[in-house]
Amino acid sequence: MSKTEDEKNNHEECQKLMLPVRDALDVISGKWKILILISLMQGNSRFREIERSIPRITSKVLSNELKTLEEHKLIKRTVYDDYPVRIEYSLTEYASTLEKVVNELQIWGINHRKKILEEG
Amino acid sequence: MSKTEDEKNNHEECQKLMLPVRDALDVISGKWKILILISLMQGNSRFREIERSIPRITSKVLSNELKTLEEHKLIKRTVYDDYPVRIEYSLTEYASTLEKVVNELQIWGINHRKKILEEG
DNA sequence: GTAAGCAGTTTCCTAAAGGTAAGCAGGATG
DNA sequence: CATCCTGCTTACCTTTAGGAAACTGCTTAC
Repeated sequence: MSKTEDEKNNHEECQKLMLPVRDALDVISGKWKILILISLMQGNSRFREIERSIPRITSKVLSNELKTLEEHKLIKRTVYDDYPVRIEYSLTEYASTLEKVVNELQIWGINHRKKILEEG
Repeated sequence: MSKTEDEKNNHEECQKLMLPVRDALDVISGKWKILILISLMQGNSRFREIERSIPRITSKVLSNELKTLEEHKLIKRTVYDDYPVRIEYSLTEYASTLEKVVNELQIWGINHRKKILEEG
């Protein structure tokens, strides 16, 4: 096999691996989305509750992020017609497929912090 | 336990989970970093080779991302004093700790794409 | 001797993400 | 009746990421 053919094959293989990662990043990238999911995983469900559980997030950002997470079918917004109306956010079943990703990210983050502190 | 106390505990627990994720995101967030790591995992090592393997990346962006990946100890830049000088990038051992994260992201991305296509 | 490859850099620009601060409608609380 | 809570929205502004294009110095291949 020629060198250029070799490179072509390599690049095709690369693409095959990169495409899904791009798809995934489209959905969960950004400073806040995963943190919001974690908050929901921890049992928070009301807007202000979630807001308070995430340091330095603002209403505006939270509101926007919740909307796009809903569009991506990761969370559900439910309006309960109690008096007064109660609004609750919850994870969908689909969101549970993300648990492994979040978990691995957490584990890696913990070790990374350890590494940084060790080295100074 | 009072309700506010309960919330306080919940928030502390949240923080404990969110902090490492933030740390991780600091290192690997952005449109290109993981793709670059994948390219290296696939055996690419020269600047132009990596550049060609990642569709639509530009020299400038690649150059910057390689620098920050090096700062974070995920890759190594080696200058071989051949004639002409050859420069190679490679993954560090530390980078291998990220493999699980990348893998889970890939798996999730594949399923997500499937889901989207099914639903239209 | 000119074109092409290597490993980038430089400058300039745009778009998107995110932050600040304030406000609003409805209900509850003292 | 004043203030606080809820679940947001609005307008504005700053910062950052990222893209386009050109260019550099060096080397090799035709």
